[in-house]
Order: sequence, then structure tokens, then C-alpha cells
Amino acid sequence: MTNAQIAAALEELAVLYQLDGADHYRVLAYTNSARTIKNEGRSVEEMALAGTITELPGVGKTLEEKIVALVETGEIPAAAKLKEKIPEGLLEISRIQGLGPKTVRRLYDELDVTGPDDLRAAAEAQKVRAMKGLGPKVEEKILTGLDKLEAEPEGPTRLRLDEIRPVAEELAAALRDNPNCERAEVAGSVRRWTETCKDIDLIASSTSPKELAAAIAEHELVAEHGNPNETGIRLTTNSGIGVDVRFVAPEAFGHLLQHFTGSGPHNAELRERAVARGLHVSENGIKDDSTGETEFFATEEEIYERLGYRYIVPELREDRGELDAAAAGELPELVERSQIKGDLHSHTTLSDGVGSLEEMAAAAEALGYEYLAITDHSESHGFGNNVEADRLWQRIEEIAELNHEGRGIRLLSGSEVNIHPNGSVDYDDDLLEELDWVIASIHTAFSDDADRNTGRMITAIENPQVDCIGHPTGRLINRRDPYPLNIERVIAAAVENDTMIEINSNPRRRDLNEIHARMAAEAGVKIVINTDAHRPETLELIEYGIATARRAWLTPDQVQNTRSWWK
DNA sequence: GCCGTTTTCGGCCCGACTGTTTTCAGTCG
Repeated sequence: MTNAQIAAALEELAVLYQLDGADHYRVLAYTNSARTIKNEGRSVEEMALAGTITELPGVGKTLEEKIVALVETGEIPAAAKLKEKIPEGLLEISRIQGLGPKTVRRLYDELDVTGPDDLRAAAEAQKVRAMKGLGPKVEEKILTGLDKLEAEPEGPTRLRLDEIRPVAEELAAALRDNPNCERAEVAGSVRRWTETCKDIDLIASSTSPKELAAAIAEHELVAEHGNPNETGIRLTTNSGIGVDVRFVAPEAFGHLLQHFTGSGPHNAELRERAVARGLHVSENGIKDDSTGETEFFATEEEIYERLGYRYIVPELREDRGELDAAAAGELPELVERSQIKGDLHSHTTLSDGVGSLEEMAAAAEALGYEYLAITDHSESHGFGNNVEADRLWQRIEEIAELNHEGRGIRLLSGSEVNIHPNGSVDYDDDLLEELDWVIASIHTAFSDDADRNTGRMITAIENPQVDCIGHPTGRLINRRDPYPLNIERVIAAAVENDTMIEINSNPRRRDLNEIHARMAAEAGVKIVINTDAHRPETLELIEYGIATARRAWLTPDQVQNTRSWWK
């Protein structure tokens, strides 16, 4: 059972308890443990069976018992019991925006609502507005919420960062360009460089906020907007992305920026620790119990300093140990884009790329790189993009000639070889030996069996001709789950054989992800950040791989392509 | 349900917004 599956079961149990009227903090214990498990790289199933799971923060005796039952029998007895008592449809309708567990429970108790159909009937018969504390507006919200539920049964999908980031940057730039704007910044998950984002948060200060709000509402990307006012405005873009613009006085800019950058768990933990010292943190400032005064800071740096921490960059604000590290002055010096000296995974027209050798070289040189590995697909790739051995021998010559001509960048002759189901790779050893750089990836025959996939990959890792494993889990964000893989065994094999592992920067992949990359680097795996560029301009996507590396706490010495090629 | 720089019991982050109601509960981020 995967960590994601265990986390989902605990989240479901949390909702069930909520509908059952359980204490708020008990519910919180379940949702918090679900988050911890999602953030854990090691197999939680194995930890549960080994009796070490209570090492995880927020997991005590009771949760241990429930998780062990879950991995052993496939279900949690308490959840099964609650499901007998609470109709499944109630879980569904509690996903409606603005409809919480308390109201859902009352709808069930007072109107016998057991699911979406009952609820629609009750709302249409105007029975909801007859309930105490509810009125016609709630009824309306329920009906539109039900429509949404029908249209998107899986819930709203979070957009990939590359789908949302350009919009956020353009709107922030538009705010800055307005003469009424003093300062504007992107906050929220976009600023933290998460894999996916729900919406866009923008923070701005202005001498005449209302006019600024009215101006941004007229931007060409904006389809709908709420009322412009002194505190902000809510926008929806043409592509359906929600945007929250908030205004703040310049002297308190840091507080709002910090608050809306999040993450929620980071802020909650930050505040909880502050309370122990008599300080109350909010988006409005820091209230000191000892003086009764509220302090204001213009920058986040000052806020973190006041609370006893080194400055924590947005990428680390996930409540994954950054507060302890910042308090102890032990935050890592994170890898930066400017430190990358070359890209070790790229394609040309020889396989499925759209740039020639020269075009790719020129683009890499323009980025200031010292080297670029040309790693077209191998012999068995198919799709008409396969490269026969003879052609690759020829390509080695072409690259040697280009290098001989002496340009500002060194090209490395390489290949992205397919890992076959038995773990062997394309091409004979004498050809592989002649290459500067060999990446091995799985592109076909994903098995649903973790043991088989893992064994296949470890065979490739053990192959002395293989330098690096490409996009190790094969996941496509929002589109394809990773194939089952025992990542801990892969990491151990990579350390033992001194085989590197890639963080693929393509924003659709970001593979390794930040959790696994952190675990791999801590275990001693040499990480490489590559773009897998299929056209000259996509070499720029390195910034997404850098972001994943930073979110994985990686330092430049853990990233091999911060070094010159000979090193 | 978890946990301990005051604690093995009694706390557990903070505020805005909404819709309903004359002061607040519920929901959300």
C-alpha cells in the first residue's frame, strides 16, 4: 500500500469523524497525520509493520493501531463502522464549497438528506431555507455546488505550475506597471514553486488601492471580477484560474506576503511555536503579550528574525523541518540556477527533438553552459524516432567535429537508452563505452508489480555503462501515476553502484519529486538536474528542476552538474 | 488524538468572510 493510499484512508476517516460530530482536534489529528504520511519518503507500510511508525510526528498509539490494521486487512475497522452509520453520499456533498460537516450533518438529521440527489430535491423544494440559521443564499450555493459536483466528480484539478505561473507573473507585472502601485508580489503556492497550484495570490501596496483594483479588473486576461475595494479584489481569468489580489500598507507588506505565501502547515507551526513565547503571529502583525503591543515589519526577513529564525526561503516553507533548522542556524545553502554548468539530457531531430545539433548547442551556450549532453533515444525506441547503432557511431563523429571546430560549449555524445523488461539496455558495450554519457530510462512495458519494476531498474543501475537513471518513476503530473517502484531499494542500489539519478525538470514530470530527491541525496545519491529538452527553448525549463531540488533541500555539492565536466 | 522549557491533563494558530442574525456559528485558507 502506497503512502498516498494510506493518507487518503486517513483523510476519509477524518471526514467520517467530522460528520459523526467528533471533537475538532481529534479530526485535526487525522488530517495532520495524513499530511505527514504524504510528506514521508520511506514506505509507511513497512514502518507500520516494523513498529517504527510512531517515530513520525503526530502518529501515536491509536493511529499506529489503525494504520497497521489498514495495511494488514485493507481497511480501518473504525472507518468501516462509521460507514455503516453514515451514508456515503454525505462524504460527497461535504465537498461542496461552503458546505461544512456541521451543516451536512444537520441536513441529514433534519431533512433526511443522504446524498446529492436528496439534497437537490430538498433545496429545490425550499426546505433548506426553512432550517434555523440557513436561508435562500445557502440554498442557492448548494444548487450551484451540486452542479459543479456533477461537472467535476473528481473535484477541481489543481493546475500544473507551468500552466499557472506565467499568468501570475503577467498579472503581477501589470500591477507594477500601474502608476498607483508601489509594490506587487506573487505569493501563495506559485511563489513556493509547488508542483500544482489551486489559484493565484497577489499582494500589492498602493496609495489608491480602489483604483488599482479597478484597473487590474480590466486586464485582458481577466474574464470576471468581484467588487474592487480597499482590501483587494477577486478575479477569474479567461482560463478559469481564480486570482486573489490583496492590498496592504507598505509598512506591513512583509506580514501579508508571509501569510499568503504559506504554506498553511508552515504558518500554523510557526504560530504555535510563537505562542509558547508569548507572541501571536497573524497577517496583521506580531502581538507581544508582555507589552500588549502589535509590531509591524515591512520585510519577511525581519519577521523571521523577530521570531528567532534565520530567513526561510518560500520553497522550504512546508513544515518539513525548516523551522528547527532555521532556529538552529542550520538551513542548507540551496542550489541555485546560476550554479548549473551544463545540461545532461537533451534531444535533437535525430530522434524526437525539433532542434538540430547546432541549434541545441547554440541555445545551451546562450544559457552560459560549459557543456551539453546530446542524449537522443536509442535503438528500440520506435515511433520512427529510434537511432540505430550505425547512426549513433556516426553521430559521435559529428559531435567530435563540432567540438573540434571550437565553440564556446562542449557537446557530449550520449544516449538515453531504453531499459528493457529484463533490465538490459540498448546497444553493445563497445558503443556505450565510446559515449561520454549514458542515461537509462524506462519508456515501455510499465509493470504493475513493484518488485519487477524495481528489479529491472536495479539491473540497469548495476550496469557499469549506465551513468544515470532518467525520469525514474515515469509519472506525468495530473495525467499518469508513477509506476509502482520501491524507491528505497533503487536509492540503495544507486549509492552502492555510484550511479546518478536525475531530477527531470520538465514541469509535467519533475521526477524525482522533491520528497524522493531529498531522501536520495541524504542517502548519498549523486543528483543531476536535467531538462530532457526536445527543443532549444525548453532548455530554459531547468528552473522547474532547480525548484524541485531546492524544495528537496539540495545543496550545490549534491548536484553533479554544478561541476565542470572534467570534475 | 497527540503531546510536554508550566504539563501524563488540558490544552491545541489566527483572522476574514458569509449569511444569518441582532451577536454569532460555520467555513475557509
